[in-house]
Amino acid sequence: MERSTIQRSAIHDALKHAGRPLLALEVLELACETVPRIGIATIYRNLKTMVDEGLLRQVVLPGENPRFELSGHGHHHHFQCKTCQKVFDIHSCPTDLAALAPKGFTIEDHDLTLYGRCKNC
Amino acid sequence: MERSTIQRSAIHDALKHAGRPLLALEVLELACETVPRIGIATIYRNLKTMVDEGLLRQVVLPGENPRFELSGHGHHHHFQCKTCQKVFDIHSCPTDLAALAPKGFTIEDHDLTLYGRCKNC
DNA sequence: TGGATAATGATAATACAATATCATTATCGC
DNA sequence: GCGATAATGATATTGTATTATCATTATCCA
Repeated sequence: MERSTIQRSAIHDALKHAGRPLLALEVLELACETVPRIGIATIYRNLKTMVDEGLLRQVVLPGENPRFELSGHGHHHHFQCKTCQKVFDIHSCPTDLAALAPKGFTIEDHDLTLYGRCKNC
Repeated sequence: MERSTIQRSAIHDALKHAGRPLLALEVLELACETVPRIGIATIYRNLKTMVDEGLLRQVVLPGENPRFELSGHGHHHHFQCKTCQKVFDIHSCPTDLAALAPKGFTIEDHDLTLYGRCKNC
């Protein structure tokens, strides 16, 4: 992945314009609008490369396939709409989570997923 | 699943004694101590039945296979040790999560996973 | 206790996301 | 523009958790 291709930039654009984490198949769908003949292997190949390069970040929610988002948004969490299943960023974060640790346990990190209804549903 | 078998109670006992959510393979391992010839199909069959009956609850952490725990512990969250990968219950819960919702979004539920080092690691 | 049949155990089959293959196409330094 | 070769697209293959199959075994009620 050293050459710049329209497929690669279509993938990047799809994620940029969506502004929310997308599944590989959602990326395929959006990228198809720019490159109709793009194949699913190209999607997976480029997503993997872009994650390795640090350009993308993988977002994994419980029981869901990985989603991908542009990195550089800092620490944040996610919201999944129970109606449309879409995932959105949440840029605030609860405090005092370290206090939840039982005696003898050390908390280094956390993952929070909120569920509910999004603005459009 | 209407008859009571030693396999079924071995599975129940494994979860009870572990006191933490177990993967199907962890249940197999523990149940083997009571019923050495127990098969993996029996584990899956019984876990599924017991979840349907409401006896067990499925615990799904991001990127992990489903774990199982006895139900009836009320609302709680989970902690995963980064060293031994074991999952433990956390019986406290952060408040004010509803306040994290962006305008137009409604929060109905949440999932919190804490990561760190457990007492034994 | 015996018999109907539910449950088990060994293993084959399934489901499905992700990766590998490979002929073809596109990129880019010269 | 040309040529070396990276990248693509179509599709086959893989990996792995879970489920189905089916002969055998165990349960439990009359």
